[in-house]
Amino acid sequence: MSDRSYSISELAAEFGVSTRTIRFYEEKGYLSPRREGQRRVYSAADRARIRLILRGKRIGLSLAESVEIIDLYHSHGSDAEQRSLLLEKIEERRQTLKQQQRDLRAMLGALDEVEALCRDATGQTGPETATLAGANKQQTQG
Amino acid sequence: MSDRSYSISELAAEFGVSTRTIRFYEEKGYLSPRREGQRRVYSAADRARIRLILRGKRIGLSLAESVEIIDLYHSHGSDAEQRSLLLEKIEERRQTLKQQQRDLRAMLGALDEVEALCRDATGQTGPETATLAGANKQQTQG
DNA sequence: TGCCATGTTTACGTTAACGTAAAGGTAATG
DNA sequence: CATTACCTTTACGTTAACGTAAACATGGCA
Repeated sequence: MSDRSYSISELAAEFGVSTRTIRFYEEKGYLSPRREGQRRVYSAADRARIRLILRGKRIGLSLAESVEIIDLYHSHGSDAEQRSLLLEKIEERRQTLKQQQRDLRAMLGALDEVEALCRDATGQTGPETATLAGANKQQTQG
Repeated sequence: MSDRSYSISELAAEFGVSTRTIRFYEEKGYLSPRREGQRRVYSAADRARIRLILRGKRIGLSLAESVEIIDLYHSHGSDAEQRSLLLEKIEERRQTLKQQQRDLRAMLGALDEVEALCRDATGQTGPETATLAGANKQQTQG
């Protein structure tokens, strides 16, 4: 509940993005900090919103998608019709997130395997133990 | 171990992408199917590679990143220097994947919460129960 | 008072990952 | 043999998500 406020470069530094990025989000309507004179001043809520947007980015959502989900948090004040539509969207989103979890687990498992193969290769010969694929060995890739 | 082969539209249909997409991957050097006359003919290995690329896409990797990882599977034939560099890359990638897992769990948990709030709202009044953020209630977003 | 850090707006540039359209080859089929 | 279905290449267009640069404002400090 700290209601201190933040400058743009402060937030940019905190989240490891450029100030341009933060202004861009505003340009697109995803953010609207208050102004003091012409300077932008960000509240704790603005800050939380940025954090959420970036979290969305990290799992491959577009900004629009992130914001859509984030706004689900605020929309539960409407009527029953609205609400069921919302539940629908939630379910839909949940499905793709679950798929991502599966993909992630597969990737991590695969990395573990490669690592094991790597570490075990303390003098081995066996090259043809490939677990996954064997197409397209290329070397130069401009 | 089925070594049947596939046409481009066959694979496109199977994976739910356009033929342009598959040709694009080849254009970029990520794929190189054999030819029969001028037609592209895809092997089971080509098919597996496409599957992996798309899996990478689903978790937010760029094509280049996906391919880099995929090629880790094939590279474990080299010397010790190569191998340790590879392990480094694996560890790096594992970190970002783990971060994604955390982000995903957070998102899913959040969706569960919203859903519960939604379902419980069978006549409630409480609006100020917000768990996450409260900034920027906007309505039109062109 | 002059400079410097930090901010602002405006606007054009860039990259990835395809979409889309045009113009044509080829094999089977009615 | 013309049509249809599927393929090909070439090439320009598009969108998202910023990068980059120019030109200007402003508060604080030596």
